[in-house]
Amino acid sequence: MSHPGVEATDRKILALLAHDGRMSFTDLGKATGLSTSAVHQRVKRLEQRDLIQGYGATINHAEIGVPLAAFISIRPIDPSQPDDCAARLEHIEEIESCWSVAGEESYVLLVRCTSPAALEDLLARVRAAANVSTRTTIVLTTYYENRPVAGPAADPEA
Amino acid sequence: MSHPGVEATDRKILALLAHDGRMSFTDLGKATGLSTSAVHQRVKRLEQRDLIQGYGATINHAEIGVPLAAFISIRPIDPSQPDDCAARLEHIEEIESCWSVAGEESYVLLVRCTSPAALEDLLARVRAAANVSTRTTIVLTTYYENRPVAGPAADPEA
DNA sequence: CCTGAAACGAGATGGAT
DNA sequence: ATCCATCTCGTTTCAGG
Repeated sequence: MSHPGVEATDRKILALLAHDGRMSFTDLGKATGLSTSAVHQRVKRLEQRDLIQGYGATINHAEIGVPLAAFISIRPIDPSQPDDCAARLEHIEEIESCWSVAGEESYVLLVRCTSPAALEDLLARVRAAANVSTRTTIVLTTYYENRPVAGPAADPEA
Repeated sequence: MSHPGVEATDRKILALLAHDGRMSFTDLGKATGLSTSAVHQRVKRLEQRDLIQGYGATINHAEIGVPLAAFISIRPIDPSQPDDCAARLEHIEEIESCWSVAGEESYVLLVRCTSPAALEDLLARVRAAANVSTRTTIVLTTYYENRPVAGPAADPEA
């Protein structure tokens, strides 16, 4: 089997909502061949099961005054300290995403700010908050972001 | 000034929608102290101006069968070739985001797939499609992703 | 650019197949 | 689990300030 409890129709609904989070149940019904209330129930169920974690608007960062994006890769200065970087950095609002990774560094952050000067200030705050050294990679062009990625093809007997 | 043509009320609407893209105009009105139709107009305007670029559902990737996320940093093998990686990679569905960056590598991709074996296959396809060498950083834990990042504080005289 | 009312369409629920 | 009928509530448009 493909994946426990997620069959073809649900996958289709997920794909449609990933692409347009405001799509109406009526339209979802037309697209899936189900009635409005059938999709309604399925969507509510997907939300309850946490397969849909939320809905968001995609904002044009450049136009609202945060044109500068960067990756900050970090490694602890003192390896004997507890590795709780994510918690220590959570309050910093410029951090959009936080991942721990396998590789030369322990964490990668994606941050957004207004200017190089703001980035410099942000880096200082990151280093101070988590006691880490940083390596910064500035984003030049965002070709695309958060493109919906489909799961594996549904299988017949699901 | 803060930013041309984006004042306090619009910023608040953007923040609310970034956090909940399905919020109703009625509720947006209550939250901003405007009438339903006033927020309606403003949101439509924000969409037209491309400050709102779309709406999407946040999907639980682990649960739909793509538990493995990774960054692929790439550099061209032949620097004399045209630098059109983004276009050459666009058809690969596992790529969720594609940025060009300043630093040792030219591009960073965020990809999602089902398994290490699928990642290996994906890497081969990336290398073949764009004629590049790759460095892969596997994500261990996603602490958070796509947290709404606010723009600069609105200023008084906007 | 805002409000308020009026018409329309979609969301939500319960009962039946 | 889906469908249908129903009621409710949100959306959309428009006239007017």
